[in-house]
Formats: sequence, structure tokens, C-alpha cells
Amino acid sequence: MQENHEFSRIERAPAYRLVYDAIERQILAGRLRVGDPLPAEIQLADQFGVNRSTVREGIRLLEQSGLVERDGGKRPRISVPHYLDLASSASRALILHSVTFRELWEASMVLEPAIAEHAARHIDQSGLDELLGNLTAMQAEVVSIEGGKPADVLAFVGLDREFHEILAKVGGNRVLALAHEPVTSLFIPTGQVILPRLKTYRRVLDAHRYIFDCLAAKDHAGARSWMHKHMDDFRRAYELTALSLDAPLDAVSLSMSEATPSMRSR
Amino acid sequence: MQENHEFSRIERAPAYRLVYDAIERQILAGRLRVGDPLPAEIQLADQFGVNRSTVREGIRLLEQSGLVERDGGKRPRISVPHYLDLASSASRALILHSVTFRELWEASMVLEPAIAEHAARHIDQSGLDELLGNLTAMQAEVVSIEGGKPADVLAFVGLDREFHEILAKVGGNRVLALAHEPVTSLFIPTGQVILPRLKTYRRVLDAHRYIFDCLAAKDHAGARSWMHKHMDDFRRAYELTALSLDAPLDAVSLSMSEATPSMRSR
DNA sequence: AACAGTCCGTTTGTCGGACAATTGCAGATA
DNA sequence: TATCTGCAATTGTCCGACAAACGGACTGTT
Repeated sequence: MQENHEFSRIERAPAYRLVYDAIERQILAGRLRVGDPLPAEIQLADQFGVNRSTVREGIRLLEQSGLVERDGGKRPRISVPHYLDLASSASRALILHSVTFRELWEASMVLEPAIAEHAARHIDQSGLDELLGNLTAMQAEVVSIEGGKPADVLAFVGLDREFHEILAKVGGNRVLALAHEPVTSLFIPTGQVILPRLKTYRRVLDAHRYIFDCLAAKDHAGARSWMHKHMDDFRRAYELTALSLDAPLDAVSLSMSEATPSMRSR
Repeated sequence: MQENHEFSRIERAPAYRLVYDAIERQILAGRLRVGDPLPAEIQLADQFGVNRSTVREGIRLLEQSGLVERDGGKRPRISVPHYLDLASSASRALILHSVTFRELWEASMVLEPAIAEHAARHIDQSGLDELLGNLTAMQAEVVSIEGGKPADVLAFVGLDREFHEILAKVGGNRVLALAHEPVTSLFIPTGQVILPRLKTYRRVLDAHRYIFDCLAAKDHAGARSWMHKHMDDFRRAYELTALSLDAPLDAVSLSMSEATPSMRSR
């Protein structure tokens, strides 16, 4: 006969994690505010009753989760995790999970047209100016390439990415922008492979221009529709390069995207 | 006249971050494979030529980024970041950025119908069974509530969330699932507030049932359409509770109701 | 008064060493 | 063979120490 005592699982988290949890709660509860410097390690150690080394390990967890930011040798400050950090983690995770191009493309067929539509509804003059700057830069690239110069693929895909990121930004919906960011990140290395082979530079530029025209005219249906075409083009190009839609994006893609430095500068 | 020397920013990363970078590269390059135990700290310290404490701080960074997993007191292992970890970071970030309910809802109007459509295209019998189990459990809840019992709101929203997560899973698109997860997470606390006030339990159940019927019939257009209605319902309910669409989601929603564990218990 | 240079306390980054608790494993035992 | 036992390896935590960098006060110059 057995006792029917039910013991709940004993959780014995290491002290450094408890430190992390405690500080995280203080931040989320607003008792430690964004921008404030973190208390000195030795003070935290005293308050928690643990060693400074233990506190430091807890702070590393905070640091990696984006809640604490060290700006040079200065005092670390409380901060809010930035989108781009999250997005790059997400991209890395997706690659490690062997996500296929098809999944990526399907997601972009959902997200990108919606983002274009949102952008058309909310864009203002400064957003249009920003897009226009991007378009003229890309135009210059295309003219240069068609003039016989060797294509600066890296610069081109950078502009491509920038166009889509501006769109996500001016839409004013940060949830969509966050969801969209990893998709863009993962498209970039693919674009680097496809563009030099198929030389569809002008085709990309034209698509961006059509979308821009719709945005300027506040034609959200048109923006959505053109973006849809633009994305579908990308899939066709991918297939034309004899790459399988269902092959996982391999680690090579990641190493290439790592080469492009984080856009987060300050 | 100015010299046009361009000095690139000097980056002086601390040693523990270099340790992190080095190990991360080894993992991404596949030289450290998922599931393998991490080399012993002292060995890493020897190889890198730094102190063990420094290595430990680097490992904390890996741990928080999900690349290393400690399973109880055992040797930490290489792992791939799991979706749910990323999603919870994303949710937290969105709340800290004071995202509004409107943004959340707009994103869900994009993602959820698309996910429902995908699910209708790809669902198999086991997925249907899983959904059916969820539906019957929710049905039991609703019957119990309508019978006069006090509503177990927590259990109900848990089932609600489960329904949507199953949908995202059976759709087979991990990019969409990942994008979807934070949205679901953030809807939950909102649901907890709305449901007891408006008592729309049966309405939710009915919507889920309609969606299920469409999935069973592989009617992807119907699934999309019903999900669209379901989401729109949610917005209306939100408005009926006199909450503003454009107020930021309160940080209270996120705060885990958990007492501060004692650090000195040792 | 505005400005630059200097000094000093504080804080972080890193080191070395130490020890208890736990895990994994190999050898001993029934 | 299956189980127990003891040892080595490893992690978590502590202690103490010191160089380097930062912030701020103080001083001297124009």
C-alpha cells in the first residue's frame, strides 16, 4: 500500500538565477527604471547575501536578455530589450531548427503584404522621404550595375532590407514589425545568393517603386497587391536557382548574415 | 579643412563576452553539436587562457541565450533555443515598449486567420484529435459555468490559448508559429480580464467549434473567415469593457505572482 | 569666469585559490 | 547479473586581491 502524499517537484535554482529573477522582477515592477544605473555589484551582493561573483553571474543573464546594457566600461544601465536583438536571436533559432525556405516564404507572404497595407494607411511625409532616399540609392546601384560595373551585392541587399524595414517601421505596429524582422534577416543571405545569379536587380527596384507609388497615393490595396507580387517573385527566383523550397536554410546562410554588422548603432 | 581619416569605433569587449562569442561560433559551426555536454569550465579556462570565473560568466550568457541548457545539477549541454523562451522574451519586450492593444489586435488579425488557413491545409487526424480533446474540455467548463458554478477563468483562458497553439503547431510553419506565440501570450492576461466581465464563454467555444468544423472539412477559406470573426469578436469585447484600444498593455499583466524566494536558505 | 589638467575614491573586470555538494563511473560485492 | 560503494570530476559558491577605467572634486592658468 502506498502513501498518496503528492510531493511537488523540488526546484533548486542556483543562486545566480535567483539574483536574476529578483532583479528582473524589480525592473518589470518599475522599481528599477529604464535608464537608471544598476546598483553596484558589491551592494547587490550585500543585499542578497551572496558573493559578488554570484551577483555578477546573475547580471550576465540580465545582460544577455537585454534588460541590462553595458555601454563601454561604464556602469551598466537598466534598458528595454531592443527589437533587433530579439530578432537576431529568433533568426538564429530558426536556422538551428532547420527551418525551410518554404516556411520562411509562407510567413513572408502573410506578413509583408499586411505590413505594406499598414504602411499605406499610416505613412507620413517623412516616411515617404525616407523611402525615396532608399529608392534613389537603389536606382543608382542598378544604373551602375547595368553600366557594366561589378555588382555590389552586399550594398544592394542592404538597401533591399532597408526598404522593407522602413515599411515595417512606418506602419506603426511594433508587434508586426517584430514578427517581420527575423523573416527579413533570413531573406538577406538568400538574396545574396540569388541576385548575382539571376541579375534581377531592376526587377526588385521596379517592385519597390510600384509599392512606393501606392504608398504615396495611400492606395493600401495596391500596396498589398504589389507586395504580394514582389514576394511571389522572390519565390520564383529561388526556384529558378534550382534550390529546393523544402531544404532547410543551412548554417552557411547564418554565417553570411553574421558578416553584416548589427544595425544597432548608437 | 578636415582630415578625412575615418576611425572605426574601437571595440573593447570584455573577456567573458569573447568567451561567449567563441563558444557560440563553435556551436553555430557545428563543431559543438546539440546534445553534447559543454567542456568542463576548467578546461575551457585553460584553452582560452582566462580564469574560470570569466568562463563562467561567458557560460551565463550562453545559458540565457538558450544555446546551453543546464538540466538540474548535471553537466550543461549544448541546445537549440526553444520557441517558448524566445516568445516569452518577445512578450516581455513588447510590454516594456508599451505596445497597445490595438497593435496586438492588428497583428493577430494578420496572423491568426493565416494560421487557421495553414492549419486547414495541413492538419491530420492526430491534430484533429488533439483539438477535439481541447474542445470537449472547454465544453465541460462552459457547461459547468452555465450550471452556476464559479467560473475557473484561469483554466478557461488556458484552454483558449491551447486551442490557438495547437492550430499554430499543426500548420507546420514554425516561422508563423514563432511570430504567433507572443501575440497569444499577451492576449491571455487580457482575456482574463474580459471574460469574467462579459461572460462570453459560450461565444468563444462556439467560435472554436466552427473553426474546428472547417478544419475537419479542409475548408481553409472557412477556417480563415471564422478565425477572422473570432478575433474581431475579441476586439469588440475589449471595447465593451471600456478599455481603450490605444492604452498600453499594463505591466501588471506580465508580473508573475510569485513571492521573492529567500536567498539565504542554505 | 571659462577652461584644462590632476588627483582620488568607486566600480568593474579579472585573477587565484578554496571547499561543499552532486554526478558519473568503475570496481567491489551479493 | 544486478546492486552497492567509493572515488574522481565538475559545478556552485565563497573569499580576497588588484589593475584599469570612470566620475567627480579640486587646482591652476588664461
